[in-house]
Amino acid sequence: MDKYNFKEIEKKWQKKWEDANCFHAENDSEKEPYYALIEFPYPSGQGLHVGHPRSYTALDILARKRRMQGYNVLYPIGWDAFGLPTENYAIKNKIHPKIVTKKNIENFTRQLKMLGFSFDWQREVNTTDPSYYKWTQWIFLQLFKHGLAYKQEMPINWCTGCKVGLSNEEVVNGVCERCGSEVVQRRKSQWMLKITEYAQRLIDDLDDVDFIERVKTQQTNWIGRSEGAEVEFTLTTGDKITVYTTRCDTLFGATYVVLSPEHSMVKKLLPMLKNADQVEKYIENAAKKSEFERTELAKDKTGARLDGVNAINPVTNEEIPIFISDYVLVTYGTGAIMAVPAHDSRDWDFAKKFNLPIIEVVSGGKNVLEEAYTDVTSGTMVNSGFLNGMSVKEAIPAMIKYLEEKGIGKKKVNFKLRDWVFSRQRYWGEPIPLVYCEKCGWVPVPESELPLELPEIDTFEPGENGESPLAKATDWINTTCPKCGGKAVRETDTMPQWAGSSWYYLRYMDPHNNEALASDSALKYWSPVDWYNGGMEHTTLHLLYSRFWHKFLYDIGVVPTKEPYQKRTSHGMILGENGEKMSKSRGNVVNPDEVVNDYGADAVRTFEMFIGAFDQSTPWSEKGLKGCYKFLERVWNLQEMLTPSEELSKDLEKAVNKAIMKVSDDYEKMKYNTAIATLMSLVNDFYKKGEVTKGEYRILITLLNPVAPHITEELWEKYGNTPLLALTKWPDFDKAKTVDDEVEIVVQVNGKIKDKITVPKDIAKEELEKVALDAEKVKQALDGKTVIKIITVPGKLVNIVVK
RNA sequence: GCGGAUGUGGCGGAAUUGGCAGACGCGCUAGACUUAGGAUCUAGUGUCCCCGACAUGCAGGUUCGAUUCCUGUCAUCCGCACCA
Repeated sequence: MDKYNFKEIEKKWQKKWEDANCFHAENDSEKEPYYALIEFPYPSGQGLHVGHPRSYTALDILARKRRMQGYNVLYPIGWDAFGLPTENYAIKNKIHPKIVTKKNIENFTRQLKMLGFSFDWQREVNTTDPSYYKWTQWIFLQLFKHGLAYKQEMPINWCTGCKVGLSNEEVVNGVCERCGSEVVQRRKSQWMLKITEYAQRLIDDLDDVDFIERVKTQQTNWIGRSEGAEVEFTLTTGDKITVYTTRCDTLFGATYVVLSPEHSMVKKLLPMLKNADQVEKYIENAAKKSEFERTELAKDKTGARLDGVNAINPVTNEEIPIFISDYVLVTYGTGAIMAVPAHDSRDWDFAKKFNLPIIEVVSGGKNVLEEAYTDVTSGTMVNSGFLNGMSVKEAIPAMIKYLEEKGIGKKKVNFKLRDWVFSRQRYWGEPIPLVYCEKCGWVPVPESELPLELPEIDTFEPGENGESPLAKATDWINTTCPKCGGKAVRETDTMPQWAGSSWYYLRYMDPHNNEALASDSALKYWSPVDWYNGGMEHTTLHLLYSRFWHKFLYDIGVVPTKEPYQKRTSHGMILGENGEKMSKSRGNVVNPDEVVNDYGADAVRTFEMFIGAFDQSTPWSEKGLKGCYKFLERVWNLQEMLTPSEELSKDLEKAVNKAIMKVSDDYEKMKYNTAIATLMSLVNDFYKKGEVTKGEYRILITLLNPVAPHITEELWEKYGNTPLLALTKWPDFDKAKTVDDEVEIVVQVNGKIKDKITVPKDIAKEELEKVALDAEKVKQALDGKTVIKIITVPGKLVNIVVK
C-alpha cells in the first residue's frame, strides 16, 4: 500500500472534478433546487485568511451532502471587490485599482481552488465588472425613481491635515490614521437611501424566516422601534421646541430640557443668550467628537445652559432651564429631550452634576435623590395631577390623550434605524448614475446608457475640498441633460461597497444575463436562498441592507419573494494561537498556503470543522491540525485491515448505523465537531477490532466525503462501486439497528450516584425499580433510612429519595 | 454608553434540550516496535485527605436532581451606521 500522499491526490481530484464539471448547477433542471450561499470575500492584498475556509467548508459540506441527496445544488462564489484598502493601495503605489483587484482575485481564486470547494465557477461574479455594476446602478435608479434616494447634509470626518474626508476606520482616537492631524466633523451634501421606510417590515418579516435567534434580536434592536410621544414645549421667547419621549407619563417630573448641540433652535437663540460665548465654545468642542465617542464618553456628562431663556413645562406651567449637551443626539427623535432626572439614569447623572431639581413622580423605588427609579412594571404615579394613583401603564395613554386634546403633543413611533448614507467621495466604487441640470435638477442617466463606467483618471486621491476623485475627470463630468438637452454635470460621488453586496445572490442565479439582473424563470426557480452563512459582524449592516433592497425589488415586481434568505447562520472567528485576533501587527497570522502545503487541504478542512463549536470563536492550533492529519492518515491506513465482505459485520453494524444517523444529523445542525468526533470513534472501533469490511469502509468514506473530499474520492476509486463519490447516494441507516438491546441505568440516592445497572431496554418501571433497590451499593446507602419516593426516568435513571 | 454573545481539566471542546460532567482531539505518563524518532501501535490521564469527597467564572435561589432554569455579580469577546 502507498503512503497517504495528499499533494498528489488533491491535485488529481481537483482536476477530475473540473473536467467532469460536476459542481455546475443547471437552471433548467428537473431536480429540486438547493441554494447554499456564503458571503463572497473582499479580495484583499493579504490573501485568504484561515477564517474564510471555516464558513466555506461548512456550507461546502452541506452542498456536497445535498448533491448526494439528489438536489440540484447552487453553491456559487464571487468577489466583493470595490473598497477602500484596494483604493489606498492603488494611491500609494500609483497603480490602477482595477489591476490591483485583478491580481488579488487571481490569488484568491488559486487559494480557494486549492482547498477543493465545490463552487460553481461558471457563475463567478465580480462587483467591479461593468456588466455587474450595470445592474447595481439600475437598482439605484429604481430606488431614485421611487423616491427612496434623496440628498441631505450629513457630517463627514474631515482630516484637517490631508484636507480629505475619512472613513470612520481611518480615524483613530480622533486623529487621522495617516498623518496624525486632528479630525473634525464637517457637513456635506450626501445621497441617502430611505431604509427607514422599511423599518417596520424589516422587523415584522423576521417572523417568516429561519435566522438564528441572536441575529433576529440584534436586527430588531438595531432597528430599535420605540413607542412614545412628541411633546411641545413653549419657550419664554415664544419659540416652540418639540421633544420625543418614551415616558410621557413622567412629564410632571420634567425639570429641564436638553437640546443636542446641533439643534436648529440653538442657533436661533444664540444672540439672546447671556453666555453665548460659552455655548458657542461647547458646540465647537462637540463638533469635533464623533457620535460614537460622545455616547461612549457620556459617563461624565458635560453641557452648557442656555442662559437667558427658559422653557415652560406644559403641565406644571413652571419655567425650567434649557441645556445643550452631547448626550442628546441630533439624529434620534427630534434632537431634543425633556429631562426627568428622577426616572432616567442619564438625566439623573446630568442633574447631579449641574445641581438641578429631582422630582419624584413615580413612587415605589428607592429615594430618587440616591438613584433614578426607571422600572415601568411597578410603581404608582405621584406629584402628577390628574395621573396620581395610576400605574405607569395606565398613565402613558392618559397623558397622550391629554396632550392630543390640548394640541401640544401626540403619540409617535420612533426607530433608532437611520437612513443609509449612500455617497462616498472615492474612486473605487460604482458611479452614481445621475446628472445635475440647472433647469431640471437631478436627472437619472437613461437605463439604455448603463453601465455608466468609471472614467480613466491618473491619480485616485480624493479632491482638495472633500470631493470625489471623479471630480478631476472633467471630460466625463460635463455632459448634457437627458431631459432637456442642456448643459449638465454628472454626480461625482460613488456608491458604498455595500451596494454591490446587497443583491449579488440574485446575480448568481443568472450571472450572464444582459437583459435583466436575472431572468424571471431563474429567480423563480432558485429563490429564496435556502441557507446563508456569514459573520455575526454583518448582522446590522450588510444583512439588513440586502433585506431592504430585496424588499424594494419585491415591491416593484422584480423578485418573487419577500425575503432574500430563508435561513441564516453564523460562524465564529478563528483567532491566533495566543487567543487574540489574527493580525499582522500581532504576528499571529496563519497562512493558508503554508498549512495546506504542509498538511493538505483535507486536513485543513477537517481541522477547521473540528476546531470547536461552529458558532463560537476559537484559537488556531497547529497541534490540533496535526491531529486531524493523523486521523486522515488512520483512515488511509485502514486499507491494510480491509476484508472483502460487502456487508456490515455483526459486532459493528450498530456503531455504523449510529454513525450514519449522528453524522447526517450533525451536518444539518452545523455540529461539525461532534460529527467528526463520531467518525474518529468509528475509526477507533475498526482499529480495536483489527479489521474492517469493504461495506463498512465505504460508509465511513462516504460520511467523511463532504469534509475531506479528496482522500475519500481516492479511496472510493479503489474500493467503491460508482465512478465518482461526489455523485454517489448519501447512505441511509436502519433505525432498528441504532438502538441497543440493553441500557445502562444510573441509580441515585438523594440525587447522588451510587451505582449503575445494566437492564433490557424495554424493562417495566416496577421491575427496574426493584432491580435498582437490589443493587449492592444502593443497599448500603439505604441502610437505616426510610424511602420517601422513587423517581424513575425510563432508559436513564432511578433516583431514590430517602430520609 | 447602547445592542449581541461567551465563561466547563494543562489546552480546544462534548453533554439526545433538567437526568452518568469531561465524548473526540491535543498535550502529558508508561510500555511495545525501532540503529534512530518530533513516526506508528497499546494502556493510562479532572482534583484531593482516592472503598470516599469535591468539581462547569463568582454569590445566592428553584428542584428528588442544575453545565442546563431564575436573581445578582465579575471577566472576556463582537458590533455601533464611511472597514469588509
